[in-house]
Amino acid sequence: MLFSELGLGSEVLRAVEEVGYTTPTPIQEKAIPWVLQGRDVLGCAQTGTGKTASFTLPMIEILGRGRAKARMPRSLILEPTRELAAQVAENFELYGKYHKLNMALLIGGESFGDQIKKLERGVDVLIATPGRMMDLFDRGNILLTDIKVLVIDEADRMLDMGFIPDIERIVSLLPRKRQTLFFSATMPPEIKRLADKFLTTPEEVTVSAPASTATTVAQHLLVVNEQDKREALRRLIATDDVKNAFIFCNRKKDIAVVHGSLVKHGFNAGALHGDMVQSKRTETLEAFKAGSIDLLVCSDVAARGIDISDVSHVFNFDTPHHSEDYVHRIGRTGRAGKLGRAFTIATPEDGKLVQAIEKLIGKEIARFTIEGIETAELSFDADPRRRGRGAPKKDEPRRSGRDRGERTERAPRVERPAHVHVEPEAAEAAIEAHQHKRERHEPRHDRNRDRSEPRQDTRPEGRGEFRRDEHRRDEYRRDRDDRRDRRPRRDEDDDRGPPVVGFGDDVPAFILRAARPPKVSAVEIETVDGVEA
DNA sequence: AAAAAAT
Repeated sequence: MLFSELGLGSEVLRAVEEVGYTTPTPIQEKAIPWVLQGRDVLGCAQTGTGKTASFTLPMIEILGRGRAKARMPRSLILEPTRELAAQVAENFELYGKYHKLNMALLIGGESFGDQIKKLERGVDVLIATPGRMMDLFDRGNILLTDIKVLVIDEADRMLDMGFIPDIERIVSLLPRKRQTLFFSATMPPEIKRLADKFLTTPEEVTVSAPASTATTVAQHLLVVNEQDKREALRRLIATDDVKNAFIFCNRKKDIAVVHGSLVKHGFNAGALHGDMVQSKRTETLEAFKAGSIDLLVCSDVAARGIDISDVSHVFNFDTPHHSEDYVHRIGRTGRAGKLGRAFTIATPEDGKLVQAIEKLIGKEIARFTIEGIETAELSFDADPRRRGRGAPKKDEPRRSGRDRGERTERAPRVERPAHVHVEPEAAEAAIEAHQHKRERHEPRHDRNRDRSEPRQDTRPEGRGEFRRDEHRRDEYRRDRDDRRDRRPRRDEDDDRGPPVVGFGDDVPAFILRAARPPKVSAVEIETVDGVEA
């Protein structure tokens, strides 16, 4: 099957061809003809299946005929996150190259002025997150009476995020006579009910998960104690052949800590979460895409749908609380037929979470160990939250630390699969190669230094005053993050770290990331290359 | 338990 057989016009086909595609993905093949016929479509598909193009291509075709009037958009696409909305907008730009379609991206965190200006000029395609869309509607900047096509994307995630009331309200404002395309990765009853409500005699299009992750992503699990997590992460990044990676944390405050720690240790890392100013979010994601940042420490804002084709690794610094999130997170690697690798770092109290994940993916995640870092055992207490920093339940005596320890010991033991030992020399070579690669990121003037001499780091380890500075920096960070957490609403997160004295406002970037990754002796990894494909 | 989204 070729794109040219789907009924798309020559301009769209030319744009698709120029991007380099000739054959549609299954969902594109099934959905595009229905959309072109004006039918409603209920699509059960995840991101990574080519879902976006399955609606953008035929929409460009449909909207190509006709013109938009001021403030009366002709189509509306709703997305759960700003990044996804921006990604869909990019898709329209890419494939709508030979059409004169006006498009507006309505997302929060950006100025109203530009968005309103665009609406005034008349837009064919409106791509929005629900909050900003409703805001603009309530201000009278949008008339929804001319909407011909509605797309609800990632409906199950909209449900998770509590957007459904907004969506219902928005849909109630649209004309009854319209074409609706509804996409969801899963179809829980609540979603099914919505689909029935919004769609008229839809064509159902279902595609299986994108190569069901297991085929292209090798998965590993490391169980360590809380205090060893950061070192474990650094060792992993330095030892495995990491080109670039998403590093997922469960909490925003931990993102700051992990990001700060990586930067301090000389890694080229950026941070992304929903409380950062939008400009920073966009900038960081672009830098990661472009390769000027290797490591992206992020929250689940980036777990779903973010499509960067060439990511070598995903690290779960924290085990995700929802097992579906695990699948989405690791799905950021191993895309477009490439191989990827996912490492999850768990602590003993994550036992239940690991169990839930393994149940969902239908297999055990291969355990591995890192030499020199103590491997812990998963615990399967009834309520792991009570054991950690969580408060004890009402009407229950506070447990002492010793009590908690005993409970851990009584937990069932897990069988660990056999390990394959990686020879220290091999590990050394891998680290050497990794550090070599990093050197390409060095600023120009630094490249010509004499390599026969050991490098004089800008902030050498072990020099008292620098040590103190680093401690102060950590303290500063923790303090700053605490202050932020107490604020009712964060509006800025520039992650600049503490001021570096002596450079005024212009601290050279290399000062902030001059240190090299640590030397690692050896790492034991479970069948790294032979992991089941 | 937390993250996402409007200010």
